[in-house]
Amino acid sequence: MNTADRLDLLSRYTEEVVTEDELEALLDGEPTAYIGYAPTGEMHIGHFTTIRKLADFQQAGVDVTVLIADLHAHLDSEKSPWDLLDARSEYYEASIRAMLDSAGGDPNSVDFVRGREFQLDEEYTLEMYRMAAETTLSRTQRAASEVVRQSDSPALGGLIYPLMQSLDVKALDADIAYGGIDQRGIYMLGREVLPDHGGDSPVCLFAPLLSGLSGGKMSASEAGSKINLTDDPGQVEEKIDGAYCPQGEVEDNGVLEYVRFLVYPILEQRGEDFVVERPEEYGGTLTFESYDDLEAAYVEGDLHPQDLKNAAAGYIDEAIAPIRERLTDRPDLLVEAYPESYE
RNA sequence: CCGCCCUUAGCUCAGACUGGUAGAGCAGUCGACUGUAGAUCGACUUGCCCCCCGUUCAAAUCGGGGAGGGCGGACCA
Repeated sequence: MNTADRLDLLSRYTEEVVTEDELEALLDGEPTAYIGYAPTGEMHIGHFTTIRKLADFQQAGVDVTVLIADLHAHLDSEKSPWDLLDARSEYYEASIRAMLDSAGGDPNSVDFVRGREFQLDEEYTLEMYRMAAETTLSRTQRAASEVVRQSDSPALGGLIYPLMQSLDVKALDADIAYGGIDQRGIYMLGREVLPDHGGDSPVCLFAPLLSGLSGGKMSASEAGSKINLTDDPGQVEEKIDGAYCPQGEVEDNGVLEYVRFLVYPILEQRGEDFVVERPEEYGGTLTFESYDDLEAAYVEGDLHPQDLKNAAAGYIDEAIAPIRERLTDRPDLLVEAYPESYE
């Protein structure tokens, strides 16, 4: 694969690349990338879109490390209780492996790392204290504001959070940091301070944050606004059917976004088209080779929201089915990670 | 270490002074209208009122103790 193709593969479906030139320069060597997930709430389809992209990294010949940021999960407002960090980390890793597999990637060539495996090393810790001394409160707050839960009485942990995340880049020896666009503030801090702490500024790739099914950005606390990995076909259909989906509008349209960022990449990899089976009375079956064609038809009113939903639900269910199976094969994972919800 | 304030529905809070076992907004659920959803209209659900003890016929409400959280002070010879 030539550099132009690799560049295209790496930057597709991203919200922003910081910076394109730096990314291109990296491709002269053998760059490595990492993405971190704090094992907090149950994984859902929103995570799937970023994990799906890891397959692109692999295809472009970039080694991928997935950080299961266990300490971060507690540092951010104790989103995960201290005692459940191990169980949730295990559940996250198993889910991520299953998702990557389902998305056409190779989970076995991903390096999975837990935060506490290296975040307690002396060198890391010393560097963190030094960074704490040299970074102002307001700078740190600004960096974390989109990621860490905001409160009138913020805990110190939420400020340590972005400092550690910056150091993770260096500790994991990653050239590329990948994450949602909400992570931008933290990585911009990292790019700024890392050179003063023995590291290099990472090239950053940011994924768009997808809309929730009820409109507005996806919220982890709104059960109905997202599809869980363990939802059965009936639940997937029900949630998609109830989704906010204004006719002819692309903005804030969660269904369209899932088709674009999750379904299409998988279909492209398999060389298949998106097929909408539509009753004859409304015009019969439609086939879309590319997302752009589909979106154009939708905007023109040639594709009705109900027909889009029916087709999307089928494809989304197909994507999560293998994950659902793997998780139901290991019921202990969920029971131990979320004892309040299961058992 | 000391002082003051807070804790009520999933969320934000009212109700406490003047005891009679709870309310609003938002969220949610269900209908109507649309070939989806939303919007709109109509209906509806939800509570160890932080815990314990006491006073009382009766405690979210009064008294005592405790827990959790917040703010401030003291120390700066």
